[in-house]
Amino acid sequence: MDNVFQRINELKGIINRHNYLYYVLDNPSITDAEYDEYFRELKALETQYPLYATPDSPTKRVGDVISEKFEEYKHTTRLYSLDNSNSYEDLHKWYERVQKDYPLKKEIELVAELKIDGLAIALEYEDGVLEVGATRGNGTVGENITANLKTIKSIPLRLFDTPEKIQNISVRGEVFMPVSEFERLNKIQRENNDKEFANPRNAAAGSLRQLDSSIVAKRNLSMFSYAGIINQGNDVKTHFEMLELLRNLGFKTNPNTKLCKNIEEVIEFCTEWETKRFKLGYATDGVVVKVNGIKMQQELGFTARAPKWATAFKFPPEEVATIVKDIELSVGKSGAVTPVAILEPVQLSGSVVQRASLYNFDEIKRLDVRIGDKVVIKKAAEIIPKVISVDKEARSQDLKPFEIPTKCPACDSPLVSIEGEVNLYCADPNCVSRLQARLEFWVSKAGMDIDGVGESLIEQLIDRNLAQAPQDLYKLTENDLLQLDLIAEKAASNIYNAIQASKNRPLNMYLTALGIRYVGKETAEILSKNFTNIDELMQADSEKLSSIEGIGDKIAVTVVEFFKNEENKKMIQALKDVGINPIAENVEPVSDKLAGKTFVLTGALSFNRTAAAKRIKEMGGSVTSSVSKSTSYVVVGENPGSKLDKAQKFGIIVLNEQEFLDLLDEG
DNA sequence: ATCCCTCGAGTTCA
DNA sequence: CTCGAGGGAT
Repeated sequence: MDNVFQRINELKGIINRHNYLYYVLDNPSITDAEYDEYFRELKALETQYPLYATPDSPTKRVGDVISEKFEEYKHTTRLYSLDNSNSYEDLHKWYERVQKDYPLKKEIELVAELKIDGLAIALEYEDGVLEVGATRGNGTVGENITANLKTIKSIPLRLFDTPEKIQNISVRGEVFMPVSEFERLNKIQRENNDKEFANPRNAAAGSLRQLDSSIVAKRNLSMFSYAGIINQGNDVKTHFEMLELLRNLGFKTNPNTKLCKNIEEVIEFCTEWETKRFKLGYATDGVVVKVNGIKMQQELGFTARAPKWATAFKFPPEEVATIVKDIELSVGKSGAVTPVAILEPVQLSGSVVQRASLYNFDEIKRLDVRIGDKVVIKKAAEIIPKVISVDKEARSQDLKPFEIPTKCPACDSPLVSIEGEVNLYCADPNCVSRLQARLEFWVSKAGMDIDGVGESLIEQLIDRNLAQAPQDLYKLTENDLLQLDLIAEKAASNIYNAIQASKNRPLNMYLTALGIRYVGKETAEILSKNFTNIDELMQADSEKLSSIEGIGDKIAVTVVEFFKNEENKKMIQALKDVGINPIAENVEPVSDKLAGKTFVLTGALSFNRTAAAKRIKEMGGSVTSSVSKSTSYVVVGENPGSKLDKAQKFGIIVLNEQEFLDLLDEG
């Protein structure tokens, strides 16, 4: 028996060593066949003597765990996010802030490392063995995905023995999918008629979320480690030394890391990698800059959401050139006609872009975009594609200026312009496109919030003459729904129930859903605070309406006109006939703790936004969508966008989730 | 008349 | 997210 034990340990050692050479150092020393032979022998022995099959054995990497779901995992130390620097100027400012704390130092040593576009992971080692691996989650609580992480061969299951004898450590790293692996995976997805992944990051995220770890094992993910936290005494004095320690423990760290004397050297590094990064076999989206000295890091400390001793420089947004194949016109619920550029599909900042709004015809004129033009596009805040310029030199002679349409693309009715407005409108209130948009808005979250009904279902309902107006939705039977494409029994009954349930929505949602011009979510809420039901509102004249704070002449007149219109009156009666006659349900303030305070919520929050907004209102505060000087607090979740930048610019109080919850609790 | 803050409407893609 | 437009303060 002892011989078996010895051989098992020997094999584990051999396999771990070759794993390390192959996956961490990219420098294999034996053939795959030889490796497989060792692996098979170990597996066979472990099957025969299960007592010797320990959790740190390399055979455990193949992934044989199938979970129901992932358990929550509370991190031992919080994973902070990083403040962003979007320009070299921002980097200088950050450096100056750090320098201010050290007036005696001329220069402060920094470490610049590539920011890998993957998923942040926390690993816990006890007595040298990987015990837990978890996703970042909201930084405090993540998901325990240990079984999946064990399949990643650049993550050691057992730490190497080091002179420092460090065997208890928390390690942070970024799990990513190499581009070659991403392409291989998508090829397989294509062949199996499965959905392809948009980018390596999504593929890595999708892989780590697999409940069957044997699937993860086949995905060949990798990880760069970038931080280690040791509680017991140690003499690691700098971040750079910590990276070296991580390597000595068997972790893979990114080789493109530079120790810099000052911020200028960091900027050099950023400039160098802005173009070189595309030659790497993995995706990067910036450079992380850290103060090197660990004692200095501790002295500098943290703001609410991020360390003061680090910042993430983001590479400037990608811009690409493409061809305008066509300019389509869409008609919204108000009848406004919006031109949309149909583009030759191009990869841009992590997704394939094929459309971009041109906003209105003035914009087309300003840019002088023509069908066939070569244009440069970028993503506004990494999300919405936008045409920024037209390459007029590349334009061939025969391209004609885009002609402003005179007829509605959907129903051929004449287009009219409204005095003082930029938009053109379809003159026919019953235009099919408008009807489609109106019904889509009715079922949307802002409207009556009907789950399971969307664009394609509404299109079918209109096509088959099953619905021309909102009230028709409520007359649909489960049988009607079963006639439609892609709707089976279960779905039909869910949709039927969702529609029926929406009959009891409060007045503000109903008023929003009606789609009265200028009356959106906010204005509807103001109205529902002043009128208890629709009849009361219909009796109000424009003087009465415009006397309400937040309602001016224009809105007042539009509302009165809407309710004077015969068709609208019929619709409201018809809705009453199917049982919809909402009453105002207003959030009554339970305290005035937040009276006069305005909040902006941004980023991905771990709690429900609607519920948070309700709580704020209950306490007398209000929630708005954009940051201005008059905003009191900006509540920041994960991956905040430009709103955080704006808040910092205006010097507005930024709260993280916890501080926000504390503030609510005080009331 | 003009500025600033909000809101509404339309849009993209995973 | 962006743009245009309404509301209210100045």
